[in-house]
Amino acid sequence: MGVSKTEAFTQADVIIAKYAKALAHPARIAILRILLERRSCICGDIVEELPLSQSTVSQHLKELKEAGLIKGDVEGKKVCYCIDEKVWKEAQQLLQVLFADYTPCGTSCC
Amino acid sequence: MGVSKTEAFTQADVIIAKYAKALAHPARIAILRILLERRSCICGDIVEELPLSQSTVSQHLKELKEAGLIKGDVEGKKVCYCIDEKVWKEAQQLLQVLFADYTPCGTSCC
DNA sequence: CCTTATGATCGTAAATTTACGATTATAATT
DNA sequence: AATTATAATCGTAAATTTACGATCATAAGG
Repeated sequence: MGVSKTEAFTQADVIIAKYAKALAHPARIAILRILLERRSCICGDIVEELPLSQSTVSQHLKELKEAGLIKGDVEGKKVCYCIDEKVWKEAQQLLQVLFADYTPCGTSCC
Repeated sequence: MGVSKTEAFTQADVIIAKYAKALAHPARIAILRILLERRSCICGDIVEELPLSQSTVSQHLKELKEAGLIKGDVEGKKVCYCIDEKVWKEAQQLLQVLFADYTPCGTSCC
């Protein structure tokens, strides 16, 4: 996105934005849902479930992996992905806290 | 981001991705935090709080507004922004449900 | 009416994203 | 060893994002 001023923001904001970015595409949400459902950790069956090419799915998987939300294990010639519990819960917590920070204002504002 | 195949995914996934995308930049997280803190609905004070130009902040505000998370009221020559309670809570709910869907798998997977 | 302040919009440059086909690397199979 | 299947990576086109200065529109104040 051209010249993101990452260094100008708090670490917390950068991290939460990173997780949000990983979730910022319907294909990646769909991938995560598949991973959530088939807890048995599938791999390239994901490609068959989605209307995207193998390379595109691979790219989305890479982004999820780079954000830390998922991890992949090589099992023979297949690769098995699953959600990384620790990171998943951290993201959940950070977002939860952010959203919970809201308290409705009185009649004075919008 | 070049040719997003929005139509190929479920409505739910598109919506959740939309909210995530709104949160996918540290500057927008920072803006939301300001709005969460000063519940009194500030406007261009945001510009002074952030290390970004007025036009850039205005652009981020526009994106948050387009996602529905915030709304802006014109008050004289100033514009007053605040969080849209209804949308905020919807986003919170959708993300919460997604994250809560996780159940740790046994020893069989990664 | 003219000036000033506020904030949106325009135009632009640079980086990034999304998507795909083609290629490559690796492991399993024959 | 040759073939096959799986998935990563490369290369590329098109769209989008981020950031900024400059400009525009509007409302308040003089």
